[in-house]
Amino acid sequence: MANPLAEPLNPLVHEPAPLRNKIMNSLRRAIETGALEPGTRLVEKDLCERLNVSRTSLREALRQLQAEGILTDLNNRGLTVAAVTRSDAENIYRIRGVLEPLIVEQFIENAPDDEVQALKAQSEVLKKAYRGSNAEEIVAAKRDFYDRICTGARNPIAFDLLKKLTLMTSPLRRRSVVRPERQSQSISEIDTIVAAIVKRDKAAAKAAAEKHVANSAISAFRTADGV
Amino acid sequence: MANPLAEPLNPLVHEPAPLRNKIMNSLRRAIETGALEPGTRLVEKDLCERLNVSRTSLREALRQLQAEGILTDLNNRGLTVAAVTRSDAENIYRIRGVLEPLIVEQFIENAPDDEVQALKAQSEVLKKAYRGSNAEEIVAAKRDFYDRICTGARNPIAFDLLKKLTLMTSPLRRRSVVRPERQSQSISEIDTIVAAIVKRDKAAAKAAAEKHVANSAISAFRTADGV
DNA sequence: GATCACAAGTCTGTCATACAAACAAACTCG
DNA sequence: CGAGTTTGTTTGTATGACAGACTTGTGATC
Repeated sequence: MANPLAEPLNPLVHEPAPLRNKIMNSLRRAIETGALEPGTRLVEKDLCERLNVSRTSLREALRQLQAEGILTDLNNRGLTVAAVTRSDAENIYRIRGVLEPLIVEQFIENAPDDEVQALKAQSEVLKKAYRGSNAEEIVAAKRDFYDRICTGARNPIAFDLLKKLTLMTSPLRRRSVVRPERQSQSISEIDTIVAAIVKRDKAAAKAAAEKHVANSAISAFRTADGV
Repeated sequence: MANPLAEPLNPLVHEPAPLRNKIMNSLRRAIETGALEPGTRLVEKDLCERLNVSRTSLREALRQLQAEGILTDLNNRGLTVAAVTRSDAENIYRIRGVLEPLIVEQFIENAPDDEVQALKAQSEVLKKAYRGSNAEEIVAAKRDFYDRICTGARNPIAFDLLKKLTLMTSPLRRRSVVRPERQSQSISEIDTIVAAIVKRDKAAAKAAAEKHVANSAISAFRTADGV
């Protein structure tokens, strides 16, 4: 490196990204994408070999994921990918149903106009993704949209919680996004939220956000129930 | 618990309580009580000696506490007890302001009558504690009260989140509980919540819970601001 | 005397290894 | 066929080692 022209004026934090973080990201991703299905037992030696890391580092990463709730502890028999029960999922959607309106409210309180405009622009991107393209792009655009709202809300703690909660239900959600009738519904819901945000109408935005979560839940459960 | 005799026949799970869990509890307690103040650097070798454990186990416990957010990571310089900023604390209270009403709502939905009665009884204990006794007992009674509501709500995930959030602000709260004017206020707020729960009046209970959180926040910040 | 450079010490990040205890599966013997 | 025993696997814990990052103290230079 040491070439100042490569990265013009970045912070250059020299982030070494400890190995355990890479491990965590790798496992998280695997769970998110379904490569590791709920219930899968995580055997340390296997993972060490597959990831080519030492048991020490692996175990530290596992402890961290365990604390995040996406891995559960069989009594003395190691860890498995958390299998979210129906009741758990319902509870998670209940929580999101109050957290996301809060985030939206705080976005309206704290985000300057240019962020509002950027959000609106991103919502257009998301809409296009919903219409035209594959699941990958939808997920990416949706994540970006969420990120904007959450960072604009200036509540990193709630952001963090939401990320963990949505990750927990990723097995459910992975299936429900692709349902076409949900897509058009989702588009209009997001439009409603954004419109309310642009007007800085807290009550309307919160109501729309809550409804959006509720409908996501319905759709996810309908998919899960095999309808 | 309707039948006190049901207790003696517990599963007796023979919980070995891995060392790292004991370490976590010990550290959590130390943070909760203020023995470890925010900003304190946690040096692994020191802690190993003080707790008489190996670095391996200690580090796993630290990773878990880090994931819970009560320890923060200085870039390459180890961990410190998280110093909750003013803004963080405000955000935490905002989150609690939506989570606790949710819990109360779910308690009303899911708790059978005997749990409602038990909750009411515990609220009396709490009131007595507020009036008569030392801070220790108040905290214990309050924790018990909270536990009953949260378990009655059948939402262990929200329970977990709340525990972590309140732990994060424990430095603030440790001071504000003892303020006498807050005590009488708190008593009447809890009375209101319990009364609404007994009537199974969701709207009233949620409003009371939200107000309770808001007032706790005000009191905590007033204390923190040195008024 | 101030500053810069370098050296020593400290602490974390990572690894390899080892062994006890818990558990599961296979196996043996009645 | 069934009960107890053996064996292998996996986690829990400890120890020792070493590289790299950061801190601090020291000395050389101007």
